[in-house]
Amino acid sequence: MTMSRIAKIAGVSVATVSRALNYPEKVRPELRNRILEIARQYNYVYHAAAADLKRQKSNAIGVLFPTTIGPLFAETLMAIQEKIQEHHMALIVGNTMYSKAEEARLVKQFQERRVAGIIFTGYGLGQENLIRNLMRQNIFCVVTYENLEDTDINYVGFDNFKAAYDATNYLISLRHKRIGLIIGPYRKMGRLLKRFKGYQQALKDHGIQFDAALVVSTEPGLLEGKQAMRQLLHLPEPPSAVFAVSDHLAIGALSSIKQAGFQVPGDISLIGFDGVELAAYCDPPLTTVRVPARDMGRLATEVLMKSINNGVKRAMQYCLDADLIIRKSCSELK
Amino acid sequence: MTMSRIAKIAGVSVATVSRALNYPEKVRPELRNRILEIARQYNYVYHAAAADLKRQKSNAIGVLFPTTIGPLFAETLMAIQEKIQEHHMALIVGNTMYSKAEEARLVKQFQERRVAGIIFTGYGLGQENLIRNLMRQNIFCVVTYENLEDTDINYVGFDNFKAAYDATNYLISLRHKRIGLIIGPYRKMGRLLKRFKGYQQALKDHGIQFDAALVVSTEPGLLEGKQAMRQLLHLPEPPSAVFAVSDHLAIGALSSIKQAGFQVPGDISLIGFDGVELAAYCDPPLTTVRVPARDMGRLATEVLMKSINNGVKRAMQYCLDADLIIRKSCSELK
DNA sequence: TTGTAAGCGTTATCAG
DNA sequence: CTGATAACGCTTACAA
Repeated sequence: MTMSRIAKIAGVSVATVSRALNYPEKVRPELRNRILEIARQYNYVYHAAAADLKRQKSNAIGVLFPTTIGPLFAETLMAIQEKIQEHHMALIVGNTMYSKAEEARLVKQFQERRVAGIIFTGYGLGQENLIRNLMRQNIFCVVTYENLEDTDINYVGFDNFKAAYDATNYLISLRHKRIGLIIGPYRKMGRLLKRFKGYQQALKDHGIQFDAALVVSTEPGLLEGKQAMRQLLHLPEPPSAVFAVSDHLAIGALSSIKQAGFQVPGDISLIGFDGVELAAYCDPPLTTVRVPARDMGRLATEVLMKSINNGVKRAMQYCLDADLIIRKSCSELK
Repeated sequence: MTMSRIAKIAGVSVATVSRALNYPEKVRPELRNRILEIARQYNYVYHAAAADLKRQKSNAIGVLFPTTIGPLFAETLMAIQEKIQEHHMALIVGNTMYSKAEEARLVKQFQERRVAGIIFTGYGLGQENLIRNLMRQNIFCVVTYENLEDTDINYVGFDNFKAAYDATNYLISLRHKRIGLIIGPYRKMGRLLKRFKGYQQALKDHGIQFDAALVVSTEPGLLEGKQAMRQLLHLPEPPSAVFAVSDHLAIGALSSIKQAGFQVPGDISLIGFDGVELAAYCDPPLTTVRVPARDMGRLATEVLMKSINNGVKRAMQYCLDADLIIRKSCSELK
């Protein structure tokens, strides 16, 4: 069933049918209802591709994630979804699996579908140019989880440096001096690099010598956290506190510590990062840094919608707060 | 940039450009390369909507989830993604938030985009007719996480009844008789209902009287698991073992048990459901039922692709295994 | 191997 | 308030 068939049945023109469907107020109520009724009867389904073609844009927006496994990104995705559905738009997602090639493929797919905008989540290093290119093609972009230096790109992030600084600082305030760091592949990811630097800076500001042996960089994941912790435990002089830069890593580390027969926080203090709900249910409940995953998703979507509706304006940039949530996995060094 | 502009520049017809892009072998190599080169130079981007319109179908497929929060669905989604990307198709996702209205909206959106197929994940009760309708409109469907009675609908599920039966049975084999059940809203969800029945049947088969006081139905979630367990703990005669029908529920329950000063499995045996990686990192590591989340995603996508490519055939139905993973959270009743 | 030409179902402009 | 009509960018018989 198409508009023109409906038009024929109703004895009106396609234009009128289109209007009845899209701008109800532009059609005489009686006629409008008759058209709508016929559409319903014949199970008419709007053909989005045809409209997109004519209008030269779609109402779909694309979202790029490294992966949606892991509660953080998943929460952000849900928030995006909700907002997008409010705006009656469609969502195309892609998981890049942290691969540049995959990302390129997905961006191309988005372009082919003429998405109105793209949200980059958990964005890699050095893709500003990709984004500028997209913007030049009238595809609006927002990046989340990062706060960029660039002043021309929309972002909704949080201060990764400060968040890591605060966490490390907290450990230091508890008199810890040998503080281990378990972190993802920070050389490849801007936000991880910033966290790494936050850790270093906190050490420096308190006159603690940075010790490369205390940092282990690994893939994210429970098992990896466990292995990393084991490595730390086997050091000649193991740390008295560990900052695991994701709750998953921390949970893995926790199991490793327990398995080795140590207590948390009695023997080793442990702090996570992300603030997933689960952290509160660990034994002991995990002190962590709460990343505003949901808020970022919401805000990023709003920013995107505004860009789309207002056309090119100057970039909107938001840096949200990431708060330290103190629970029971850290204690003062005796 | 469009095909016809490229055609003009290359001094050929649109048809040739289209062929050069879509069926490279149908164009003389030299000419093809010239066209491709021009396309690249001018940054040509294929217009998927136009093609969809002409072809009367799109290469997008839709996936419906209740929510992607929670590692299980997220894993299935990732598996689907991977497969879909292999087939160079696009993925449109929707979270129904367990709402019929949202689901209807999303299905409509999928139809408007003329998706080639839809994967229903974590499907609610009584939607067979919705699916049959879709099938009548040439939209192929697969449902996952369920094994349907209907013989005309594709599904890739696992035996929810048997999985729950086995878990309960295991507890019984450990001499438990008062076995609590913490379960989601099973009255609304087919697969939960089946698990509930599996639990009941196992009891019955061993001559254990079903006691409604021992089952608490709740929303899924950590907090809910905790509260449900508290409720069970306050029973005049609390259970000696608890079957929590999701690992999240189980982890919540675990924290509740510990908080009340009891030991797992010493005082209370606990078994989860889902088999998320995390369960292995609990203290104690959680015995659970492993749901083949990833395999279901993969297979469901393959089934869908086959349906799409082969046109209407008879339904493909797969029932995968859900295995009991025995770890340390259950012990024999003393 | 390549070209011609007719649409696909909408939207939007312009006229009535 | 309504109608006629020309695109939008692509695919695909069919013809050359």
